[in-house]
Order: sequence, then structure tokens, then C-alpha cells
Amino acid sequence: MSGISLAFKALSDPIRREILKKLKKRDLTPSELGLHFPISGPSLSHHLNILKTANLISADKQGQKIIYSLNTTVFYEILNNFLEGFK
Amino acid sequence: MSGISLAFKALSDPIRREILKKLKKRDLTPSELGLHFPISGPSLSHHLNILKTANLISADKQGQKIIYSLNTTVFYEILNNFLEGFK
DNA sequence: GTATCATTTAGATGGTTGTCTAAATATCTA
DNA sequence: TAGATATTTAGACAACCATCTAAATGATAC
Repeated sequence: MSGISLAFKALSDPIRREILKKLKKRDLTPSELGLHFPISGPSLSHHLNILKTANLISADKQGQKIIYSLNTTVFYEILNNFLEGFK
Repeated sequence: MSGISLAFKALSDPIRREILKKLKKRDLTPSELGLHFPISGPSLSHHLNILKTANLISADKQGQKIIYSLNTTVFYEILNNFLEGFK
């Protein structure tokens, strides 16, 4: 599937959009993110993986934790490139 | 499902994004749109319905034809409102 | 090394999606 | 009214998605 399709599909889920908003404020681990959502760890992991596959977030392993961060530039590039196609 | 989820889900399909691009240029009927895509009439109708449910396009029946048009303002509003949430 | 903590992977399940063919509806024209 | 045209609806099917529990992996601490 194309990059932009992956991005829009990733953005179509409200939990994933909330995850992005939280990561916009600061980097977070899955445990920290999990406090805000009524889903299991594996489900959260699944959402994070979809966001990562869409290149909207990055993961950096620090010991036993994984620190997720928003790929800010990619995030805007995707939307801007899309809007460019409509000029 | 929320409006923005519907919009992003609608935008996650490449055929639907192409439909929007064609409607950006000018209003079109399903028959005219169908010339550009290798899918059956019912499949096209299905995609148009998803775009309409997401409020991205409008349908205007003119005799036996239906003229589809892009809801330009809604289209930009959805994306802008979304981006606002990230400031 | 063994227990604990953080996270992912595996496998299952119910619901949704995109596609098709066939049939239905609605409109126009002769 | 009958036939042709434009579009949708109905129903089926394989593929995919979000979710769960249970198990596996990997790192830390005692």
C-alpha cells in the first residue's frame, strides 16, 4: 500500500490520532501512553506499529523501555503533499 | 463514527482520492468517472457513497444522471480543523 | 540465576472493506 | 407502452482490522 494511503488509514482511527497528539507534546513510552486509553497492551502495541509503518512516529529503544516520538516533519509533509495535488 | 474518522478513512483509498481529484477539476457523473477506473459500476457507486457519507462530495440528480461535485470547503475544513489540533 | 518489569508476538474472534454479478429502480425516447 | 440508458441495491466472498488472552522476548534488580 502507498505511503499516503497508509498515513490516511493510520489517521482514520481516533485512538491513533490521540496517540499522535500526546506525542506532539512529548515523547512517551507505551506504558505511559497506555494510561490514557482503555485498551490492552497488545492493542496499543498494534496501534503504535501501524503509526510506525505509516512513518508517522519513530521508536527508540532505551534499555527495557521504548520511547516513541512524533515524526513531525513527515506528518506535515504527507498532508502538504496531498493538498498540493489539489491545486 | 466521527466525521473526521470518516473523512480520513475515505481518503485512505487511492481510487477515492483520484475521484476527488477529478471532481476538483469539474463535476462528473458516475459514468464519466467510471471511464477512468478499472472497477465495476457498483464498486464505483460504493466509493461514491463512502465519499458522500464523509461529506466530501455532493450528489445532484439531473434526470437519469447524477452529477457529483467536490465539497471544496468541507474538504479543507476537515484537514485544517485536524491540523489545528496539533498546534 | 531468578523474579520482575516493559513490550511485543502469536493466535483467535467478530466486524468491516472492496470487489463482483445479478437484480431493481428510475428516467428518457421512440 | 416497450426498450434502452444511468445508477443503485442486494447478496456473496475473500481479505483485512481492532480487539482480546496467553505466551515469548528482552532488560533490570535483587
